[in-house]
Amino acid sequence: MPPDTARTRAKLLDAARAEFAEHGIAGARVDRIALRAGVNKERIYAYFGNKEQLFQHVLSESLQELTAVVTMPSDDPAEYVAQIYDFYIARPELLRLLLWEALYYGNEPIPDEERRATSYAVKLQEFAEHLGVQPTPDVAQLLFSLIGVAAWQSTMPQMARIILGSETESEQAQARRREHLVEFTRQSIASVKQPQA
Amino acid sequence: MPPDTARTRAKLLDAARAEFAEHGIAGARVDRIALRAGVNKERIYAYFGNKEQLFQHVLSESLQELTAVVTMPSDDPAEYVAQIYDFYIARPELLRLLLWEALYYGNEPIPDEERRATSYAVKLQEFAEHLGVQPTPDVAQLLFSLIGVAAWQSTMPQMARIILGSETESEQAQARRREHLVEFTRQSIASVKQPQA
DNA sequence: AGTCGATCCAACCAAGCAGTTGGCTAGAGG
DNA sequence: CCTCTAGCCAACTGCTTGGTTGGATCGACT
Repeated sequence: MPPDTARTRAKLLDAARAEFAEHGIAGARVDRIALRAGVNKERIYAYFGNKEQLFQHVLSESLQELTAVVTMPSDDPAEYVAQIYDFYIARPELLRLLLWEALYYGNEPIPDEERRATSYAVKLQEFAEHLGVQPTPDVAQLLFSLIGVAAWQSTMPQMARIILGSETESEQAQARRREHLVEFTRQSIASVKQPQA
Repeated sequence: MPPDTARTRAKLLDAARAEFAEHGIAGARVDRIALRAGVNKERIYAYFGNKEQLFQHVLSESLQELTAVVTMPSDDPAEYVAQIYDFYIARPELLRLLLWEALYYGNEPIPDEERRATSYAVKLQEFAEHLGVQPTPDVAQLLFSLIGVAAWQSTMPQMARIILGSETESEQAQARRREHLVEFTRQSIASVKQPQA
């Protein structure tokens, strides 16, 4: 694979990520991706097969990035949740890709489900360890719910704007919300750590 | 407006709701909506203007339904959250419509934002009352987060399936998850009710 | 220099799409 | 019985779309 090939591929993937994040699978336009990338669209079919497969490539690339960036920090699961929050605020495209995927596939299994399962299993394991408990279904549900809380604001910007007030974007408001989130997380973690204390 | 008209309109709205929930705004096909409704597609343009306006009609109709069905029950905010959970499990189309809308409009204001604002304001007021506190921004954020937790499982079915295990659909698992949610909610509400007790 | 394979692209294609039009039908009012 | 109007539809239109194709370009190897 000559050097140019890798470059062209990367340009296409970048353009595709932006396009898919913005418009979803159905709304994305192959022509627009090629245009943004400055590459002929035939290359897309040569490298990735078709539009849907291109989406898969984009998503799996983005998920790797997420896994790499958002790590489980030392001893504070609440900080982990806050990191997820930060990440999705900073890079909403990634969450959007996941949402488009969720809506597109619904309850049908997604391609490459196994690999994602192991990736999440690792996170769960880490999470449980830092909590000092076994990775039981209850812990899994807790983690899942916390991810939801962290992502919800970026998932539903309209609702957030309306309920939380329109100054959602101010740094100060953002910071206060982050703090609330950390507090919220600590509180809910307590229930698993000491079930009836 | 002769009786037939109302009937035709209703049939179109029903068909459109199903189609939009499944495929979103970009993915929905006007022909398919007309076919499902058993009505000529020209009627859509006569009654609703165009595809996007039809989507607005569908959404606002569905939101009214949500507001009517999910009410604030006597004295137990946790039960309210659980009701939201139940509702979205039972009728995922509605959440899907909201998600498509969120993705479609992103940070741009949505049509008819004011009306929705007042509707949410009422809910917040009720929520604060039942908590016995003032509707401060902190309470708003709490409500918002709790809605997120309640909706997250239906928002991300792939992730739920993977993290929570594939037997997501069994009634027993569903019930246990509902219970967890109630517990989770009680726990997090405590922090607002007695800030440092 | 000449051949070969890979990268790339402009132009093309058929299908699918949102939106329109012209006319048919039936019931109300005269 | 005739006319007018509102509801409805089959057929059409013009554009956009995902996907393909034939050939041009170029570096590597002989």
